[in-house]
Amino acid sequence: MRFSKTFIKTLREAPKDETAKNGALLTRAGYIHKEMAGVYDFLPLGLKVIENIKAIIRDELNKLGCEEVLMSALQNPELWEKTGRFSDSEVDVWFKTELSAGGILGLAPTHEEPLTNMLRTYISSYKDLPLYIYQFQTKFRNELRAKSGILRGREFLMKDLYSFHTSEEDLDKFYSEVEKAYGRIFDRLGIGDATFETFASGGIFSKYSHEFQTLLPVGEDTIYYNGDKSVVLNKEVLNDEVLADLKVSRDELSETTGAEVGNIFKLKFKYSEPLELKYIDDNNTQKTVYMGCYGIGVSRLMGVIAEKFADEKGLAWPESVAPFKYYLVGIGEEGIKKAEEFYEDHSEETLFDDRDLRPGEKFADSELIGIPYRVVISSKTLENGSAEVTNRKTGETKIVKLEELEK
RNA sequence: CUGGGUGUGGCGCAGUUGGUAGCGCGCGACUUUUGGGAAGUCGAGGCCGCUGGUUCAAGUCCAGUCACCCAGACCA
Repeated sequence: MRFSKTFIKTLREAPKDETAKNGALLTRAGYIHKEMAGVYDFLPLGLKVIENIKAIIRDELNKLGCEEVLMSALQNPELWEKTGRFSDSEVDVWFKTELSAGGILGLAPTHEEPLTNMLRTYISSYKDLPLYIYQFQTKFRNELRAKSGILRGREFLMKDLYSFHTSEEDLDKFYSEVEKAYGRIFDRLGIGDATFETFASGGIFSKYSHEFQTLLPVGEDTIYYNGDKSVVLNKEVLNDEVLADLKVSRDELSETTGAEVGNIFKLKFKYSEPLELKYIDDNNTQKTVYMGCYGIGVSRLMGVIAEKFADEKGLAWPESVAPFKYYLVGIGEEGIKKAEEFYEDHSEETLFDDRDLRPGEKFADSELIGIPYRVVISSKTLENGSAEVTNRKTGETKIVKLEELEK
């Protein structure tokens, strides 16, 4: 991408209404644009980050045999009334709207009901199971208070996966496969070291659910962990019974804050029973399908990663999610000419700052935007056919032969 | 929803005791600059969140309303 051709413009100062670090930096660097409280647009750079995150998740889920779909956002109340979840007292985050022909619709805050219902058309035998179905979709939740930049929005991107099984053992088995896949996903996103599987409230059908919490000062959840972080739990389940279950004492736990980036949940019959998702087993007996659900907050992850790696100069993306690998700057007539050539060969992975600006300004923007490597080509570096490559995170600079820079 | 705060060019801000708006950044043109956010000159751009009221006169006063931020509560 050529900087001169994009409509993006960086800002020296964040808008006054962006106080959260992630929102302020992502706005200043031109990744997102705010529409209203908790509602954001993703600009070209931001969309690339989102797509990179999705690609990693997609890769890991596909390896488990999951199938991707895209379901509707508009929801039929009748369906949700079957589980009691259209009621505002039951689910208080609904956005509801009206059909001009009469009648009410909801904007989906999640998708257990429609997917479970849809599968009644396709599941009839034990031979149809198991199934693992996921999507990346915009969710709508009418939060009382949106806050923290893109960490808690009213409209946000989420990956939601649902699994369907003939037995609890099969559900358990898949659940643990997802646990491992989530670990790989967060590793690949660069936040593996700071992300912990956390015991959280499991509702009525299972004792616990698991959250994936990334340690972050602005995180909204209070979590407790033991010395080696082998036991991490959400404050909501901190009680004597749970401590006994997990074989830890209150004294050995420390408190910190985390941002929930994922949540996995054994639903069992919670939705399949009221929605009557059944199959015939090999004894010709009708049985109810076991279910699990597994979420990852995609847009929230972008905010978490942004916030996690930011420093006083700006963003500093891990290479796996960065919108580009190289931030290219040519200095002087000769340097600019050579930079043009380099860009021709590396246009996919390069943000070429070809604007008519002084180098200092480009350097500042390269740091704000947080591309992993800044490549500077000038008459000085060209003396031995090289470029100066600066690592955004470490600040280290190396002189590298142009042809050695990988795509 | 409760409490606190804020709405003035694209962004950040100032605007004294009411007299129809000003600064920095950014933007356009020209000149000089060109490895860490350059300098000069000229210039474009706002009816001051919205509605109503008081007044000869409202960005400034009053009432209402909307939006946004922070804390809390809430978070299927």
